[in-house]
Amino acid sequence: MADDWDLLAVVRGCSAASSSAIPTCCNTTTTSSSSSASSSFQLDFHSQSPSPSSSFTPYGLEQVSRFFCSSPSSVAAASPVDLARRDLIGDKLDELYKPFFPRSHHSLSLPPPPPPPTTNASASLISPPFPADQTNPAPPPFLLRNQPPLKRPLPSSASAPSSSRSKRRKNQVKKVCQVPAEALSADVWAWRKYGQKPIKGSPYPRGYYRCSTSKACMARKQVERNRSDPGMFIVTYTAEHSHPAPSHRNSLAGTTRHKTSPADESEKPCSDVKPTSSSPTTPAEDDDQQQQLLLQGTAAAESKEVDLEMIEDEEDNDESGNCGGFSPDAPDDDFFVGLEELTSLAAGDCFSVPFPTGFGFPRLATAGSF
DNA sequence: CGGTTTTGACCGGCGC
DNA sequence: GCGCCGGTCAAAACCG
Repeated sequence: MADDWDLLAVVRGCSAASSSAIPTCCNTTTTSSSSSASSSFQLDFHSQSPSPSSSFTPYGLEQVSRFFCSSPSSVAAASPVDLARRDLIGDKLDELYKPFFPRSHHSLSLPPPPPPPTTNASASLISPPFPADQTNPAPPPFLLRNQPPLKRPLPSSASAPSSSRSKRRKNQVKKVCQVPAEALSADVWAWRKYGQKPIKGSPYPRGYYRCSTSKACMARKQVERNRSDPGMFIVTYTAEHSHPAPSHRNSLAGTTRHKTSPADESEKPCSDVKPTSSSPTTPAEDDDQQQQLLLQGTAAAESKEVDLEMIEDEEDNDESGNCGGFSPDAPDDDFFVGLEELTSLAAGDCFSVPFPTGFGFPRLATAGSF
């Protein structure tokens, strides 16, 4: 089944469906199992078995490019300029904004996914990609686990941590988006990769990232290359940031690794590739670049492309209320200022040109210090 | 020095 | 109950 991942088909389907108007965006998936994300949207795409709550948003490269080139400034939220722009650009763009910058709209009209048969209806709540507010639902499970300097809780002795983890896995809502590599580079959030795994059925590994701005932030995302369209990446967002978008990075240390690395593999088929073949200098520079993009800016996708949806559990119900409104003070100034600059950059073809591998495209939000 | 990436191992959920 | 698989942890290495 995994082999049937026909994202291409999916993409096509979505594209067709959204030829006139960009799909509202990502897909909201209730994670009932670790692998549900992939399988669910797959199903959805094929329209064969109505998946509980999946929708997929294949952002065309052009669309994204256009978006980034013109929308950032308007993101600043319903400013006059914004409105003017919209007039010029039209509904189409407007549609684009929604998913990326719900804030400027508020009236997110994501098609409410059908209530997941499995569980909480809260799963379909929509939350903005930006920091919702300080109300952090629950203590990050992983933090709990990390607290003890102990290496790993031994099987039988650690029951508390495990429970939190399981809770986290269950009934989580994920948002799945498909974005071009370029889009991945534009990200206001700082992500730290905490894992990578080969995914069955996909030649490309999946990278696991978590927000590095705040340890308490549960925002996570998974980035995986589209098997059918290597130029596109499937980004899955889970949970939401519990803090404002960083105006600048805390540190660049370790952010750019030229040293080859298995990381490269995340872009190149790995599972089927000999593990060791991770030759330092990957023939596929392109992949390398994209890898960099991923590592450095995946969040862009998140904050812009995705109207991230987070829903963890019941608690979210509350939060989602807030999220929907997206706290006004959240990211803000710095963030939007950065976007403004980004706009300029974008106008200059910033997005149409792949960044060199070594080019540590800092969080775009950082544009200020860019 | 502080933060990130890499990577193997562990853990839990799910299907059979 | 067992095995598979995805998600996460954490030590080591690395980078600016």
